[in-house]
Amino acid sequence: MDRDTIVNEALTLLDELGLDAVSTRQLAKRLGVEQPSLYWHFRNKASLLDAMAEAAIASHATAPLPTPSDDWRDWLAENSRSFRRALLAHRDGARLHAGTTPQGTDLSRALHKLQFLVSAGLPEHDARIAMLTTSHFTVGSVLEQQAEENDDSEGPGLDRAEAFEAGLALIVDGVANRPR
Amino acid sequence: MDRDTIVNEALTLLDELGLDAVSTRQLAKRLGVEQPSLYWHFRNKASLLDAMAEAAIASHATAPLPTPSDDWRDWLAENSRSFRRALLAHRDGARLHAGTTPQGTDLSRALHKLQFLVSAGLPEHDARIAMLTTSHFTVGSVLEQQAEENDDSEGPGLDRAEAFEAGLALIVDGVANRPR
DNA sequence: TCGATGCCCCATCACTGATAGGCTGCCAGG
DNA sequence: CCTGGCAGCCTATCAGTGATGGGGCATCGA
Repeated sequence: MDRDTIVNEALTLLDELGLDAVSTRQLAKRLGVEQPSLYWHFRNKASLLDAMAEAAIASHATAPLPTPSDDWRDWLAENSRSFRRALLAHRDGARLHAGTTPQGTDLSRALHKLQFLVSAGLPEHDARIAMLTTSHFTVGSVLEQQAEENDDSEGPGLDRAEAFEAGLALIVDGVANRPR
Repeated sequence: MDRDTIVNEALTLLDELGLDAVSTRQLAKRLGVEQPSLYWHFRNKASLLDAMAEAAIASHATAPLPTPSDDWRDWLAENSRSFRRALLAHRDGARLHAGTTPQGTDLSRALHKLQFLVSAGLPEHDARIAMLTTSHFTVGSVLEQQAEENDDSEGPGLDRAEAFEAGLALIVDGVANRPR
């Protein structure tokens, strides 16, 4: 039993019962192990949640980086969609992501993406704002969607996917129309 | 001791120690009362948090509604700023807001705002997307800012206010440049 | 005066994350 | 081959959490 098996089991537990029900005891029972054993592999629960969050967005964090031939508008939109898919892939994925401090390993990736946008002709300031804005919008969007999914009271019959696409298009167009 | 005094004390406790430290016992001690007494005023802790969240954004929820003479671009931006200020007014304000199910009372306000944007010439679909997008962006933005404020490890020396303004301008411009 | 009800208390529950310290089996060094 | 160390799990226990049941006191209307 290593960290990966623990994280995987924790993620299925997350999907089945939700973030609030992810307790060290429930998780240990699933793994056929006593609760304190988890503390040999993880310093505390927060670090376990960090590992879960990292694994949850792995599909996005390992996606191919943009190449100079890519159209920056298409790539910026697709990058946000990839992020959104990763957050939606697990129940309470956005809350899980929001509650953790990101590991600085993907900082080089962020720099690469920024550099790509700059090479495509965007001022560096605009490029940074574009990355931040799409990211914040995506997190906020998924957060609200999953909050609505959790409580059974029916909200407005809103097409979340369509609303996300429309909002994303708004932002991308806003970047494109920036005076340059 | 009524609900308002409880909520007020809870909010100062929130500001001093953060959301995770807001426990019913700590709160009761502050109020010079035993812990179970709180359960006469609130059904459970979630409803207390709901009341806290509602009180926290009261300044935004009671702000004057737009009048037909307002410029819709200015109003849309100022509406987002008002929301952001309310979230920033308390520690973990964004997390508090995100973790609660909104009371439907301000639905009429939302409808009024939507109607205002439509009267200003926006297609209803665009108006709704504009409200959703700015709202999601604001929540995501403040959420990340307050997450960074909570852990002492210094992040990138980023001017959050400036980044918010720039992102907001991106969205508003995106709405304005929509084909109509 | 008396009963009802608003408001609070005490006692206690199940559960949570976390720590201290002990047992066991495997694996490398003599 | 033996033997010491340590990886990996265990038991026992802690303080703190949200929540419930039932008792008591005081105030207020009939």
